[in-house]
Amino acid sequence: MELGTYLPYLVNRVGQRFISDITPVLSEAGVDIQSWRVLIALYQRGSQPVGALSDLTSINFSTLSRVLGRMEKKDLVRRHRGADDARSFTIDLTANGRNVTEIILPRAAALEAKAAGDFSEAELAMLRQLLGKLYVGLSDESLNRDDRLAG
Amino acid sequence: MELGTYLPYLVNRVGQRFISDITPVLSEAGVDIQSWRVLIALYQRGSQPVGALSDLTSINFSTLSRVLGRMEKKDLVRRHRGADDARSFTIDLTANGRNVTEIILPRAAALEAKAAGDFSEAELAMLRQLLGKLYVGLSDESLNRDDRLAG
DNA sequence: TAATATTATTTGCAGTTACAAATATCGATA
DNA sequence: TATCGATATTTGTAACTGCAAATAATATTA
Repeated sequence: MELGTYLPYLVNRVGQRFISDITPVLSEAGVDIQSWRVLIALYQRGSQPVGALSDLTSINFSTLSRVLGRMEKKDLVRRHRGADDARSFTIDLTANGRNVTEIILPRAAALEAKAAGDFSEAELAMLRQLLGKLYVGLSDESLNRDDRLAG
Repeated sequence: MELGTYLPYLVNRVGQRFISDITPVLSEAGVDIQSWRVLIALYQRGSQPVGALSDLTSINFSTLSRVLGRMEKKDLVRRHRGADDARSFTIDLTANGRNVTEIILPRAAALEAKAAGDFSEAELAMLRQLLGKLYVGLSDESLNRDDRLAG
């Protein structure tokens, strides 16, 4: 096995650079990387229960719970108990959360555009498709749940 | 911007799944994910000064310093001062570190193979190439250094 | 409808992380 | 060769993380 062909290595170092690039933008806006993930997820997909948000953001349950705690304190999100099932909480973006997201979004898009600068449209599409396929192929066993699917 | 096309999102969720998959294997061997990154880097590329290791693993300087501290305690690596330049430390794998790496390696390779199971050789090659290109295109400004390259 | 199992989320805790400041060493210069 | 700035790494500190256990609410069964 060679380091330069080892997929987890190739993927994670890119991910780390994305994080390094966006971090200063986020700190200006007073949010951390995890909060940012939650913000985009809610902004794009609308209100979500905590569990769905955990799937969507790849943030561990218990971590997410605390991330939401700090986001609530900053008036970025609001939790309210599910109407039908009071075990689950639904998370909404507040007006402030939406504003903050809209402030960061263009700068995030600009960073992505810069990162993708050397790529043709076809390459970009291919990269996205391959990453999507890779994601689906990877099990989601270990992030949180004790085998929701297990038989 | 759509979540499903946002590159940092696509990349980081895959990275997170890779981490989730390998974590149980690593805990069995008593190492954490950061230590594992250091182990493969040293195993593949030989002894390295801390700075080079930071670049190679995408682990922040100060974090890496403590990661090396715990690895040293577990007799996985050894630090020794550079012969010519006593500011830098060279990090070597110990015999034990090599053994542990060789125990984990086949299982890591198996997980990667499973992840890559749905891909043709051509797709895999393409994915690696695109990830490599993406990495190079991303700045390395923010991980640690105050603009080594700045003019 | 009381007891039990199941699902959703939070909390205790021990350990990890990153920023910024400190330390250690080197190289150049007066 | 003392001093000053640059480079390599470590440490202080405050905050974040994930596992496992705890809590809260629902569903099921007797």
